[in-house]
Amino acid sequence: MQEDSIIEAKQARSQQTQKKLLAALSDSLTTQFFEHISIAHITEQAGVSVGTFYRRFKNKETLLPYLYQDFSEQFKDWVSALEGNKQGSLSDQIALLVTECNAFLHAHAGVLRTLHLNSRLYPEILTKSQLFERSHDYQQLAALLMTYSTEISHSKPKIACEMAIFMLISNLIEKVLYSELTPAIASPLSEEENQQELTLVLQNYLQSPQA
Amino acid sequence: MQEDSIIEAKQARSQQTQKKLLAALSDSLTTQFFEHISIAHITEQAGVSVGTFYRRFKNKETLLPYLYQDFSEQFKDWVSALEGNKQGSLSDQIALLVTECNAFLHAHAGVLRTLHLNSRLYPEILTKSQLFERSHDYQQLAALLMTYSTEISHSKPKIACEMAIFMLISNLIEKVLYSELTPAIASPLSEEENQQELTLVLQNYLQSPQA
Amino acid sequence: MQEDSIIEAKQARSQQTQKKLLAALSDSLTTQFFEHISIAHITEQAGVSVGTFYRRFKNKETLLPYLYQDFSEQFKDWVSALEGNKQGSLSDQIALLVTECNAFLHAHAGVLRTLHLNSRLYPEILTKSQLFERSHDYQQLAALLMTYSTEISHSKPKIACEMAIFMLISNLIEKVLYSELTPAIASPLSEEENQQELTLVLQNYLQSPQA
Amino acid sequence: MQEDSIIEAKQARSQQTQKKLLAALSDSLTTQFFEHISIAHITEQAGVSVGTFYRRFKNKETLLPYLYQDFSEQFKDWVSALEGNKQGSLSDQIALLVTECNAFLHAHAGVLRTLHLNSRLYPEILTKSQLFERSHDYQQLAALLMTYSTEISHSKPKIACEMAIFMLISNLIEKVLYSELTPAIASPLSEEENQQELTLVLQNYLQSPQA
DNA sequence: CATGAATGAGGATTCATTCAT
DNA sequence: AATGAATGAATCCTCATTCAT
Repeated sequence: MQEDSIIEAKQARSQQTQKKLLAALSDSLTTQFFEHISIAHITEQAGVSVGTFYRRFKNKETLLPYLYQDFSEQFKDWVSALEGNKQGSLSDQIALLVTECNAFLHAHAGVLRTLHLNSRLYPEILTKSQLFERSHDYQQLAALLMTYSTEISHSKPKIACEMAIFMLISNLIEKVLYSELTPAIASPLSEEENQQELTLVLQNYLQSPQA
Repeated sequence: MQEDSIIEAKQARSQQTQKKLLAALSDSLTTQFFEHISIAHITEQAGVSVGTFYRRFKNKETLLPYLYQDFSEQFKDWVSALEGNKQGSLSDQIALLVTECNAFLHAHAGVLRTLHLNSRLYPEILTKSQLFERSHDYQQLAALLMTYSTEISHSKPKIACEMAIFMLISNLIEKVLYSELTPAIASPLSEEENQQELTLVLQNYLQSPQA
Repeated sequence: MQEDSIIEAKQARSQQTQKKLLAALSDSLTTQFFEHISIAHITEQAGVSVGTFYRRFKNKETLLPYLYQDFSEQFKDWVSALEGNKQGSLSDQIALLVTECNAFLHAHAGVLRTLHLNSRLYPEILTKSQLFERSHDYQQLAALLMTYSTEISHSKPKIACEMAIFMLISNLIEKVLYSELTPAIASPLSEEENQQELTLVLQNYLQSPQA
Repeated sequence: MQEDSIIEAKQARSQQTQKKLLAALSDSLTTQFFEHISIAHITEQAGVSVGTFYRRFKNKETLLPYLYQDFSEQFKDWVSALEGNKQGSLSDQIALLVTECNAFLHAHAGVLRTLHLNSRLYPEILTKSQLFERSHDYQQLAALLMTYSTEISHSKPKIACEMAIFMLISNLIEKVLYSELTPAIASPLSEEENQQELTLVLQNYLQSPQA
C-alpha cells in the first residue's frame, strides 16, 4: 500500500515536470518560433535542469506530439463549452461560433502556429489517431450547426455544415495567425470586420435558397 | 569592347551561379525544413563554394525573396490570363475562378508549400514591396469580380469581393496542399466536390439578398 | 533470534544484489568497453535501481576488483591442480604447463579479455593486495619448475623460472585471446604448433648450457 | 598552373592541420589515456579550433587508424634502420634487437598503449591491409635473423625466427607498457635485466642443439 | 532501505561566417 | 573573384551522482 503511494507520488512528480516543460514551451511560443527556442531556454523557463528534459524527451521535436495533445484537450473543452451554450437561431449560432473561434485561436496563437506549421513540415508528428480525434471534434462542431437543420436550405445539410466548419477554421487561422501574409492580405478588413463578413459568408451559405 | 564582353561574361556567370543556388535551395526545400538546410548543403548542391555564396547573398534568408519573385511572376501571368477570359455572369466567373485557381495551385504545389510555410516561419523574408505586389495581384482578382458589380447584392461590394478572394485562396491552399491535415479534414469532400461547394459559398455570399 | 534471521535475510538479499550487479557488468563487458558502460545500463541489466548501486559501490570502477577476485580463485585452483600433478622431468613439466595453461586461458577467454584489457586501462581497479596475490600465484608456478632445479643450467635458477612463467603467460595470452592481432601475427603457427615451439623455447632457456 | 599551386597550397595546409592534430593526440597519450582525452584538449594542444577537428575527423575514434598509420611508418623506419646495422653474429644481432626494440617501445609507449588496447577492444579500427603490412614488417625482422641461418640449429629456421619475433614483442610490450601488471609481475627483473634474460631466451632457442 | 527523478558539469557537435591563399 | 580551410559561439546531449519520497 505504502509502496503504491510512493510510486504514485513519484509519477505525480514526474507528471508535474512534464507539465512544467510543456507549459514553458507554450509560453515561449507566444514570443518566439519553435525553431529558435533552445532546450536550455525551455528548461530554464520550466525551472528544471536540462538533464530532466532529456530524461523525459528525446529532443525538442518529441515535445510536439505532447503539445498537440495538450492543445487537443483544450480544443475539446472549448467545443464542449460551445455545446453548452446553444443559441436561438442558426444565424446567432454562426455568429457566436465565429466570435468564439476567433477568440480561441487568439488565446492559443503561439502553440497553434507551431503545430500548424510543423504538422505541415513533419506530418509524422501527428498520429493517425490524433487526426481522427481532431476530425471527430470538427464533426461535433458541424453537428452543433446541424441542430438547426430546419433552417438550413442546402440539399445536403451535413456536407454543408462540415464545409462551413472547414471554411471557418481556414479563414480564421490565416486572419488571426498570419494577418500580414498571403492570403490574408487579400482582404483589408480588421479582425472584427473579418468576423462579421465571415459570419455573413457562412450564414448565406447555409441559409440561402439554392438551385 | 573587350572589357564589356568580359563584364558581360562575368555577369552571365554570376547570373548562372545565382540560379544554381536558387535551384539548389528550391530542391532542398521539397524535402527539408528551411531551418535545417545548411549553407554548406546548398552550395554543395549548387556546385559552388561557400565563399561564393557569401559573395552573392548576405545569408540564407536572403535567398527566399528571389524564390518568391519567380513564383510571383507566374502568379501574375495566371491572373492576366484570367482577365482575358471573362465570363457571362458572376456565377460563371466564380465557378471559373475556383476551377482555375485549384488547377494553378496544383501545378505549383511544390514551391508553394515552401513559400507558404517559410513565409510564416520567417516573415522577414518577404519584402514589403513584394507583399504589396501580391496584394495588388489579389486586388486584380477582386476587380475581376467587381466587373459584375450589378449582380452583387452586398452593400460594400469591393470589400465583399476581396473577402471572397481571401476565402477562395485560403480554402484551396488547405484543400490542395494539405488535404490530410487540419483544417481540411473537417470536410470529407473530394477536391472536385470541394470546388463545387466553394463555388456555392462564394456565389451565395456575393449574390444573396442581405439584411 | 528473529532479528538475526532478518539480518541474515537482508545480508542474503544484499549478496544477491551484488552478484546481480557483477553479472550485469560481466555480461556487458563482453560486448562493450568498460568506459562506455553506464551505471544506468548496469543497474537496468541487474534489475535494481541506481540508488541501490550507490549504496553498495562507490562507483563503476569499484566493481572490477570483485570481478577479478572471482577469476583469481579459479586461477588458484588451477595452480593447485597442477601442483598435484608433478611430472618426471623438467622437460615434461614444461610441456604440461604449456598445454594446461593454454587450455585454462581458453576456458576463461571471456572474463580474461575483460580483466586483461581493463586492468591496463584502469590500473587503479586492482588493489595492491590483489596484485600481490597474483604475484604469489606466479611464484608458485615458478616454484613448481624450481623443484627440478637440478636440471636447470641457468646460473640463477629462480630468476629463470620466473622469467619462464612470464614468457609463458604473455605468449599464450596473445596467441589465445588475440591470435589475429599484433604481435601474434608475427608467427603463423597454429595454436598447437605454437604450444610446441613455446615448450621448446622454455626448455632451451632453462636447460641449455650457458656462458 | 596557378590554380594547381593554390590547390596544392590548400591541401598542404590541410595536411599540416591533420599532422598537428595527430601530433597533439600523440603527445597527450604520453600522459593520459585515450579515453580521457577530450577533443577540446586535442585541438587546444594542436593550436586549432574544434571546428577544424570536425572538418577532418568524424570523432575521436576516427583518429585511431591515422595514429596507427603514423606509428606503422615509424615502425617501418625503425626496421629499416635495424637492417642497415647488421651485426657479426646471431648472438649479437639478437642482443641488439632486444635493446633496440625495448628502446623503440619506450619511445612510443603512449601511442602504443592506445593502439594495443584499442585494437583489442575494437578490431575494426585496423584494416586487413594494415595488419597485412604489419605482418610483413615482422617478416622483415624475422628475415633479419634468418641472414644468420647457418648459426641456427632449429630444424625449421624460418618458423623459429618468426616465433622469436613474436616472443620478443609480446615480452617487451608487457614489460615496457605494463610492468606493474599481470603477467609482467611474474618476473621481478628490472627492465635491463629483463632484456638480458630475453636475449638469453632467444639465443638459446635459436642456437641450442635440438632433438 | 530502495527507488528513480533531478541535477549540472563536462564534453560533443554543428554551422554561419571570415579570410588567407 | 573563387575557394574552402579555419574559427568559435551556440547548442545539444550524456551520465555520474545526489536526495526527496
